Amino acid sequence: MSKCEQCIVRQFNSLKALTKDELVRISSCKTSRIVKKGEVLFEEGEHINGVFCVKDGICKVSKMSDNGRDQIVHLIKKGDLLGERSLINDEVSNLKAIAVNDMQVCFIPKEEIVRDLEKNPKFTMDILKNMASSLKNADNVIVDMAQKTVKQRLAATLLYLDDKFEKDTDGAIDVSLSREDIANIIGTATESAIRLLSEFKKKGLINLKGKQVFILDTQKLKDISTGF
Amino acid sequence: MSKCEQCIVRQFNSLKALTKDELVRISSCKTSRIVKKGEVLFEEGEHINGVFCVKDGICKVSKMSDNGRDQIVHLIKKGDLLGERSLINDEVSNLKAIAVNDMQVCFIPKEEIVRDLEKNPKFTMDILKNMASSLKNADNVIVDMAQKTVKQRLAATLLYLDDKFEKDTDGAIDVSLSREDIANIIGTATESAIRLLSEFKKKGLINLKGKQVFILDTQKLKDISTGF
DNA sequence: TTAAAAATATGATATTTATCAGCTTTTAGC
DNA sequence: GCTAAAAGCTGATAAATATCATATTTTTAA
Repeated sequence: MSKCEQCIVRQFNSLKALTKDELVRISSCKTSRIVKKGEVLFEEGEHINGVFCVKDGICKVSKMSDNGRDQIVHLIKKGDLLGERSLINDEVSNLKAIAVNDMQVCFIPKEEIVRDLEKNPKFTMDILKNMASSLKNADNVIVDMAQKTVKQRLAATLLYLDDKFEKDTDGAIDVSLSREDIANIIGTATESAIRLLSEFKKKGLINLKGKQVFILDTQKLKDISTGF
Repeated sequence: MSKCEQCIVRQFNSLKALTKDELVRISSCKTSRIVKKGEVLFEEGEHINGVFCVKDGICKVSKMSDNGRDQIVHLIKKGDLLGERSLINDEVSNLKAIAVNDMQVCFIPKEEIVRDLEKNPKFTMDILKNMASSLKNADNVIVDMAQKTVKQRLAATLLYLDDKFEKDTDGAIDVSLSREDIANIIGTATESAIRLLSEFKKKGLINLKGKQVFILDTQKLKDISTGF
């Protein structure tokens, strides 16, 4: 099994704040796992009992709303940690995580993370900073959800995806979301998302080939998303 | 000036994790302030440079959306801290805070809080736990904003207010929000909020006397908010 | 390879919500 | 107490969005 202290991925998350010794210890008790596209990492209400470090792949993190529709609240990619919040609160997960494509993840048991939280203030502080940043971001999403139209939210989401993910060899955003996934990010009916995507395509703002999405006019999308 | 180590209010927030000595030190450098109804505690983009501890009163924390409407993302009351996030991120505030009624707040300069964060792991951990809890809550709000109708959100908001705030001597929720404020919490037009409030009143779910809101049928409101 | 299932697409319609206009009531300042 | 301004209210209408229906395309699995 690969060693955490040699893993590049940890540079992208709070594990970078751990010392060599701590990494060696974590490395020895972590487990690695392949998660196939569509497989569930964890369910709402499940005790996660640890933290996932994503070595490769993408997953969607969602919550079922009262009306029975899934709302995607995060997209997690290579280098991201997953599950810190439930761990810190000592609660079952509020959210469900499903792989969007094949993933490679490492799982670090709770006790190991807790030990580092207690012993390494730098690590704790880094987690805290990340959480503060996530919280700021969440506030912004709340404002967008509350105040923007579906069209504005779609434009904003396309820009977000364009910014967050790499391009594939064709130049499309390298995350293969279904139309339903996209609708579940912006919080609308699948048909509405499809309709607006077609409209954007017709206007030359994007191009669509199956699940591939190509951003053609960033500025115009920005204008739409800000209501200009 | 009153002393932090004798202040009951700190029991309700992370300051409870500080030692007596730390409290005495904080007490000696904090400033107290009366903030009148309608006054601004801080603006979007302002360097807060510290943390507010609310001794009394309520304030609304909002963000201006691109389309020019204010979205209220938090209501802060007696015992709450305000401004930790900007402090931890070392960023200007993302949000604006305005007093809903007359407030009494203490202001603790940034350096003092940072010193405690560095020296007192219990304090840091308590802040971290609070932040994790806020983040979970924010995710839930995102789902509600994205998936619930305005009517569902109004019902949920009324229940939230009923839960969070005390009752006044008449039995109304003890926070005096304008119709516009309520609309800015649920993210809708003021007229829509007014219309739905009237509808709820007509149906006997609530009663309204000026800004006073009386919850009459909690169960029915719960049913509405969950789409039952 | 092919049939069945799932995803995508589009039109028609219903529902929800925003906007605009005008009116009444309440509040704040003199 | 009076007056202007703000807040609250209601109706009419327009715009946004959801829902339902159905057709087409793509994917999956036997």
